[in-house]
Amino acid sequence: MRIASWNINGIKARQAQLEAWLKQESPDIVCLQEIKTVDEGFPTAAIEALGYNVRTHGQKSWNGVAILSKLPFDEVHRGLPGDDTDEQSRLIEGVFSLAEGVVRVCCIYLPNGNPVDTEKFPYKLRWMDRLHAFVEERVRLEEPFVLLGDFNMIPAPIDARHPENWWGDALYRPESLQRFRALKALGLTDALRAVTDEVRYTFWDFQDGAWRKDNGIRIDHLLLSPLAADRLTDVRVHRDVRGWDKPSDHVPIEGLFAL
DNA sequence: ATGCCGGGTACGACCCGA
Repeated sequence: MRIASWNINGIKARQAQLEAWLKQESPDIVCLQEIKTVDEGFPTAAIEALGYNVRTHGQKSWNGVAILSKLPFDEVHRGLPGDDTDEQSRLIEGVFSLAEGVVRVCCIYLPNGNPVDTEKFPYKLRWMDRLHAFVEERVRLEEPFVLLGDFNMIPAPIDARHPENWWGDALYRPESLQRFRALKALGLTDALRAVTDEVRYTFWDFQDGAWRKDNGIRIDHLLLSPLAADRLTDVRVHRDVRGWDKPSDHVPIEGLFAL
């Protein structure tokens, strides 16, 4: 089973690239972030024609997440619990039946948090606190659970070409990193780091020739519960997609599982 | 070092992302 994540930075601008990538790779489940449209604006019929079931949690202009799956959805959950006033669409979860049980897949677009001297940073921290409580419940279920998406989080110096330039940024500063470590300490494994110690970036800025200079960061992640980590066989970062025509600034990352 | 790029909204220019 192949489970992927991709921040596509606008489905309207990226539909052709998404369809090309689905045809090329044919992953079983694909989590999308930043669809930047309401549910009605998502090209559901076109994606269904490629053999996927589609569930969206959209929003006008910004944010928005979706899950595409070759397997039927047993359950779908939209939104992160813990704040009824939060109107940003940043989490969607699906549950799927397998021959030997279930797999629970939770797609997130964690707030960026910059600039840190605005309300955006405390929103990021509160969102991470709510995510912690949510994941605590999920871990207690003792299922194969995959939490994946755009975490807007640089876990360690190796995960940035120029870490010194990022220190203090909302993606790489103590308050954010402490919460990311606490999340993993609930028993989740960073899938990429379970298979390699090498540099793997998932994002290159559009500006200043970041892709040409390989000035990247690793901020898209798969975190695995013990039963999911036990079945992990490989992680692939689809770096070449950043070189396509009209690319997103993020590339797809996928976990391969013996499930 | 921040908005140089790129998308969304809407059609001029601003908001947003990382």
